Amino acid sequence: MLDAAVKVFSRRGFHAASMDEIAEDAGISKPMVYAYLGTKEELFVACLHREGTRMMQAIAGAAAPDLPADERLWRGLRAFFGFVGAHRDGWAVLYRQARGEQPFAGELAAMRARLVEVVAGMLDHALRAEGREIAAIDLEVVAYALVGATESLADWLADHPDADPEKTATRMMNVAWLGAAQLLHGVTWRPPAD
Amino acid sequence: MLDAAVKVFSRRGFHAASMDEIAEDAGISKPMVYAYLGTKEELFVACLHREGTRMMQAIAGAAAPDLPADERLWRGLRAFFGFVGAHRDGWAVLYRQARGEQPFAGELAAMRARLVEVVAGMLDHALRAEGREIAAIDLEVVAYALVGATESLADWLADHPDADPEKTATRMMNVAWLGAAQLLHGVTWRPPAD
DNA sequence: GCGTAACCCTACGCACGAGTAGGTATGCTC
DNA sequence: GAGCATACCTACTCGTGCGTAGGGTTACGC
Repeated sequence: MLDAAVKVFSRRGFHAASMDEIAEDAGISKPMVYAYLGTKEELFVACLHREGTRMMQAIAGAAAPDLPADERLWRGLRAFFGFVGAHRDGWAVLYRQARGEQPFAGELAAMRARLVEVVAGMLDHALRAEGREIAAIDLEVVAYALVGATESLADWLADHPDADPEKTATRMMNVAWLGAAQLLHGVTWRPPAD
Repeated sequence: MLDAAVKVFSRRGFHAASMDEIAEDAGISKPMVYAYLGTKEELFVACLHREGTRMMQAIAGAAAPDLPADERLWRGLRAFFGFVGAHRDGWAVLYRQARGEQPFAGELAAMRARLVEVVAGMLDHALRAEGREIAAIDLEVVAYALVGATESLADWLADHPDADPEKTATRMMNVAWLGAAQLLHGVTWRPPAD
């Protein structure tokens, strides 16, 4: 039943999706939807949570914490793009939807924050292994940028049904890791003095 | 008047924003809003266009095409983050809003596509200058990732009112340019053979 | 066969908000 | 000052869609 909801929400968007359509798509009648899953908002949150936990599990399952940073990043990315490739509906639209709608944006922000934290932790770990350290805020921002780039490619992937998730992950590594690795080795860029 | 609309749309989201509230906020009555700017959709598109062109102009004005790639990127980023910092309302929410709502997503996608094209063109130019070449699709994807990372940091900036746009731009350069520069010099990352 | 209980439906109430009709004030022309 | 136009408002209509009330159907116990 959640599947039907995800499908309709993804096609129409939260507001444009009518409970009638969801019910019809699920093959039951509207009062049943209310009986099982409560109001429209609750239904949407349920979808969000399910897709979110699925995704986080896919990533967490792939990126074991005892691997070296590049390996973790690679596996995490591969799992992530694999997930998005397999759940284009779920991702593409729940995600795009949830960003805009006030009540859900917070929910989503929390999820993303966990992801950012994981990435930041990974970078920090790698840094310490090199005997180096940078400000926590910088770390957070870098992690944010990486997560953002990844999400952006996920969008691209969702819009290009023929694209290969694996290949997309590789491309992402090419941008992310080469950049991050430089930082880890202490190479930084400074603004010109103009 | 558009200012009021942007403010309300940004605070409430497209659907939750009522024309009454916009009118009240603008200090006029609803029929006036309809007289001047047409329906709600048209109003939103007008907001989107204005903010969009303003942003593109800010960027285009800063990143002259005859500069070297890193300089262009830096100036473009600085202009972009400066713009977002100064128009937090406009950016943060019009952008977040427009992604989700079906009728506007296309509009926004087109804008972003122009940006991606510019970035890709820049990378391509830099590559050719080095006597190198990579597949157009790869270029596009890399550009996409860079744009995505930048947007993500813009979101971060919009949510952190105390953060400094200039500094954010510098951080972005640290991730983006160091990564992109590697690619330009022919360094690539390859997946392990597992 | 009749009570009853679980299950699901059709059909409605109701609120909310986009868009409009028709009226009022202010200023301008002759 | 009468006629007219411009600028604006209040107060309405009407569609839409969430959430629910109340009724029908099947299965089982007695």
